[in-house]
Order: sequence, then structure tokens, then C-alpha cells
Amino acid sequence: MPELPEVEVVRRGLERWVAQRTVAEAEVLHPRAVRRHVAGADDFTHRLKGHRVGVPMRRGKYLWLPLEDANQSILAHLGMSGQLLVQPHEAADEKHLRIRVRFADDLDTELRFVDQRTFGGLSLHDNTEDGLPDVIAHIARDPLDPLFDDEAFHQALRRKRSTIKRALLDQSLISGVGNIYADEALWRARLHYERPTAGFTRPRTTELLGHVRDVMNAALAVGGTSFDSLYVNVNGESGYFDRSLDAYGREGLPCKRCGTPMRRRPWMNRSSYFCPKCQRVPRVSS
DNA sequence: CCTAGAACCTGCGAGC
DNA sequence: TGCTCGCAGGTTCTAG
Repeated sequence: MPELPEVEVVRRGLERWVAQRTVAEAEVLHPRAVRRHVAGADDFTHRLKGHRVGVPMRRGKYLWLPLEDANQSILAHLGMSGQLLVQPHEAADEKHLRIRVRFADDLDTELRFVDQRTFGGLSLHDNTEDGLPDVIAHIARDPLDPLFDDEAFHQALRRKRSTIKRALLDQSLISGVGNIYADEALWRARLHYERPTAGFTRPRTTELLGHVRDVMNAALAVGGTSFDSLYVNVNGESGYFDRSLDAYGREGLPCKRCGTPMRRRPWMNRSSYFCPKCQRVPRVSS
């Protein structure tokens, strides 16, 4: 599933293959893919026509294409199975092709949004003063953003009456972290996913943020990591590399630190993977 | 206001 | 063979 590193790889691909091109025509093949565009598919396609795309931007798992001649952007979220592909016109339509964008130039390629599970989509929005699509103003900066505020994040953890993995997945506190990298960072930090955030010390928060950044940078260094064949980067090549993860998906396999069999626990309609020895269940406070 | 949990969606693989 | 069911999970909505 695309988390921050995968989305950043897509952003870079768009910068290379789509930026500075002018939209000739857009085609919506599945209305659910533009459901965040409240005015509907026809409005979406009409508004895109004739606009030139600027440099693609990203915050967390969201990315957007600013329109150079308007204070608006095309916002994209890949959801869990979304792909943005740059394909030759003559390439056969993908089974789950949802949106096609053609450009007014001689290049032989078009932009395609392909999404099996249709959790993702494209939409058009006004920008805020910061150049951010207005509907994602509530999304926090991500940990690779130079302006991410470590101290503010720590104070937010202290205020919360929640647990650490919930906090890591809360996109209004810190964006870009999904289920996979949350488990990886918690394993590295030797923290159980249900540890209460209220008791975090500043050194503990700092160490955890360091692991979050390390995990993401390691993934970015090899072009985004995962193992799900659904995910393909903007050029249609697999963006997921088969780097072995240390925690996620390793139920029953030995912990890479201590050899104890890793465990999987149902959690929030998904799974948490952890080492029962390195990542002790916190004491229940009464 | 805050937190927890369900719902949304489709394909795949396991089990019967 | 063909069916059901669990699982994958980011975001948003609802319940408490």
C-alpha cells in the first residue's frame, strides 16, 4: 500500500513526465474516482481542459498538480490500490482504468489513474494561501518536511489519551505514516503499539521520530518499498522493491534482533506485527 | 471536544 | 467445481 515514500516516487515521476504539459482532455471512466470532486465528473473534466500543469507537490500521502494559470490544483490520493501511470496512447486500457488525461502536445503519452479498490481518486480544489488544496488543510506536515515541528508533535502526544500506533496513523498529527511503516518504526524503537502516548518523554519521542524518518528514507533510497504488485510507479515500473521488512508481515518468523517468533494481532480492522519480547505490552495503569 | 470503531471497496486465497 | 468468508487498509463518518 502506498505510504509516503511510494507517493514521493510517484510525485517525482509526475514531475519528470507530466509537469509543464497542458491538458487537452480528461475522461472519467468511473464516477467513484472523482467522488471528492463534489461538482461531479462533467465539471471535473470541463475545468481541467486547457490548463497547464506546474510542479507536482506532496504532503504525506496526498499529492497535487498545481494549475499554473489558476489558483487551483488537481489533488490525488492513491488510497490503497491506486496507480498513476504515464502510458503511450496506444497501450491497452488497464482493467481498472478510472481516469484518463490527454495533453495538448506531440508527446505520445497520457496520464492514467488506475485503481482496483477505488479508495483513491482525483479532484480539483482551490488552493489556500500556502498553495495547498483547501480540503487537505487539516493534514499535518510529514516527518520528512523540513518544517515538521518535533516539539509540537511531542506536546500533542502528551495531550492525547490514546496509544502510540493510533497517533502515528493520525494524519492530523503526523502525515505519511501508514500501517506498514508504523509497525516498522515501532519495532525499531522497541515500542509496543498500545503504549499510551501520554507518558512519552521527550527523548522517547525524539528516538521514535528518528526511526520513522530512517524507515522512510531507507524506502525512498530504493524507490519506495512494498511487495504489493498492485502498486506501480508513474512510469509503470514496479515501485515496490522486495527489501525485507523487519516487522510487517513476519508473523511466526524470528525477530531479527532476538529470535523470538513475531506475532500478529488484529487491530483496528487490520493487523499489528510486533516482537513480544522486544516490544513488551505496557503495564495496564489503573 | 475527544476517542474508538465501523464503513467504504474489490480481488485473492483458504477452507469446505 | 464453486461457494463463502477473511483479509488487505487510508480516510471519513458516526456513536458514545
